Amino acid sequence: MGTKTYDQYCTIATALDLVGDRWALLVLRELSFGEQRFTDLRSALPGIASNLLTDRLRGLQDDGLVEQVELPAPAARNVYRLTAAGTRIRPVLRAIAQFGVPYLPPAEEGRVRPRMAVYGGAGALFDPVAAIGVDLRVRFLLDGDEHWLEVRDGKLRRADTSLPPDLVFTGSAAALVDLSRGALLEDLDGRLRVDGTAAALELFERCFPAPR
Amino acid sequence: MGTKTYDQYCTIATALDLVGDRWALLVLRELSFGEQRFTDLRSALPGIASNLLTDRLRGLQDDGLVEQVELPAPAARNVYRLTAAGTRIRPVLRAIAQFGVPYLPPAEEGRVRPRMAVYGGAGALFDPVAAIGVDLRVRFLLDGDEHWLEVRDGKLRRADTSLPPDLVFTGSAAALVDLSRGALLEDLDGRLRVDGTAAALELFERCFPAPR
DNA sequence: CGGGATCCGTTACGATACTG
DNA sequence: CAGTATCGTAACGGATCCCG
Repeated sequence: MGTKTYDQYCTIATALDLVGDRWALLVLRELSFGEQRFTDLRSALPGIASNLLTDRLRGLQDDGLVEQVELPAPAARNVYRLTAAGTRIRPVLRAIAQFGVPYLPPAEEGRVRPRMAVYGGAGALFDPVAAIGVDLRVRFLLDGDEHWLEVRDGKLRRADTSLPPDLVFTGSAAALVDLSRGALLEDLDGRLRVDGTAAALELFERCFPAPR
Repeated sequence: MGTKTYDQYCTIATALDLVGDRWALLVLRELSFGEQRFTDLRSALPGIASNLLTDRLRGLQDDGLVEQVELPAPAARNVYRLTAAGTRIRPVLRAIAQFGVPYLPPAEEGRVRPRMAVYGGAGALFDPVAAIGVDLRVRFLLDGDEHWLEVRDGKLRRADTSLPPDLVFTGSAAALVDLSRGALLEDLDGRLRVDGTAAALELFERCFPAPR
């Protein structure tokens, strides 16, 4: 940790010694989407100073959560990615995102990144208990971006895209955020279209329960 | 938030604007155990400056996560406690604690607070999926302190202590931490005794799976 | 242009002292 | 007991510069 340790014998304090620094969890959020270059991270984290990004990446590397990989000759670029230990931060990110959903201001059309809407919005609402025995593949087509979620074995993952989806959401990322914040599909004025059986939609609403 | 907002349309960034400040999550951890006086918080958070504790409490109050209650005449003292919105931080605390368990240094006898061992150690390992249909009441007697956990309706709560427990752990808090970190009961050299049926112990190990 | 390192003003934090 | 006030220090934020 850059800043001082809490120096307290507590799992939470110890964890925060690793990931409690400013920007650290947002760096991990970005890396949880896959490997990223320094510049990718920088542009995904507007406002972070480059030296601070360096500091955080070093710290996370020292703690074994992140590793730097040098891609071979033709690419010849460095990328950062989560280590196996680093992927254990995912449940933390999901819990934090779920906590944050009600505090997100209303979505403005065009100013919502599709990835955020899928993973930080709908995906964060995932309820592992409701998902038991559920088998569901969802495709999102938001503002031209494509993302997939898959529920299987009680777990949430990014789906492999070779199989047909049970449900397809097509429309704007902002509309998906509104849905995740508790809006009703019929109130979205067609900003989001859903294709799939009524049963599949019901499963979705059960596995990703919106607040209220 | 005391420090600058991340100013990013993201559930995680928004949540961290509320609880991402240094000490904030540890303050919430303390309040998640029940209402606390200013001095209680101070002594539970060694190293925090009093003005900083004031700042954090104000910020959390402004965000509606914490409220200050003035107890009536005979007591005549102020206490802080979580609001209903504030209790939504619990899953975050549990996820962070679970992440931190493997990083906790080996427990030193006598230097582990029983409360931490129960809620930050064993309790943090709670698996809501494994807990479905389970009905289990556990009593901990650690270094003279008493705590209860109850699994019911797939949820984890602090048990009401009027009913008999299914399982009783008696011994040192350090031993319970070792158990949570993956040690085997038989390797604890009697520092922790378990009373209860084999079936109850098996349920416990299923609902609170230790790493590895 | 990607991938940083350096510099410097500003802010938040940490420690201690003090007050109702 | 429950904070407020003060002040030195460390971390952060923004810009610029450097190197392959």
